[in-house]
Amino acid sequence: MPELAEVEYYRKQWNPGLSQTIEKVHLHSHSRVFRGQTPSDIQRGLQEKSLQKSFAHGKQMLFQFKSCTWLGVHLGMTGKLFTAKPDFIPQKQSHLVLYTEKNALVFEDFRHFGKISWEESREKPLWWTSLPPSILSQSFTQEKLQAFLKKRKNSPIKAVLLMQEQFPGVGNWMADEINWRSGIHPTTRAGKIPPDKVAVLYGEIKEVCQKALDIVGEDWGDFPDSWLFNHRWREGGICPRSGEILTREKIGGRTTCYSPSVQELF
DNA sequence: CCCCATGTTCGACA
DNA sequence: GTGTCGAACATGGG
Repeated sequence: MPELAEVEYYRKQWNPGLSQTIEKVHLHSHSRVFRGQTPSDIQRGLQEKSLQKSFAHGKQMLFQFKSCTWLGVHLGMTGKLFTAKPDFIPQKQSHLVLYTEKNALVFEDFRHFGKISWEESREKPLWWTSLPPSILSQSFTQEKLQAFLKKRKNSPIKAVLLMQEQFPGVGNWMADEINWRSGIHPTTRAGKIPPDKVAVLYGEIKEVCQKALDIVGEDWGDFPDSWLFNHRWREGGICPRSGEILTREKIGGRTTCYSPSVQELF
């Protein structure tokens, strides 16, 4: 379930390895997650390096090793990170395992949509520094949102919220949560949302990101039942606002859950 | 066999 | 060139 907050949670799962030296690197050398990079280069490149720090930005993660070594991780659809005991035996889906004296830092992904990238450089990699500004940063303004909705005026708002170039970290469930709270029907064309609703939308985008980070990013806590999140996953779920049955259908290429009586189509 | 899955990318088309 | 949409990617579950 790796969206913004889950990614932040997974980032921290390698914290037990901070300040420790990588003694051995296991990887599946033909795995798609390395995307054309040479696995043996990555293996050699991480050997004897010490994990210094990690960062999360949207759905991307960056791990910094001493010295001048960077490891990018994207979890795709089914990726996860965790720390295991040093005698951990890699499974079929364990594409990368970094062994220290005390731990095994594991990346697993059974569908192979995730991505690992390795780089040696003094500064952070270019792909990292050129990521779009965070939704929670000051440069994510209502004016920027308005301009983007205009640029994508003919796309359904559901599809627009999934665009990482503007909303880094927003994924399928967050987009539904945002539209539901904003009272906007997910098929509404982005350009048709009236200005007062854009203001509401802006507030809810930030609110959902912040709250999700507070609750899941910390320790994978549970959302309150007042969130759509707890009701959206199965057919027949009940909208906590209207008490009516939620609708589930494919919009913008993705399964979308919404509540027709509280979400207006503009 | 069918359809589904919390993501991204690429090709076709207007 | 730009914007939009659907298929493809790889795997497992129902």
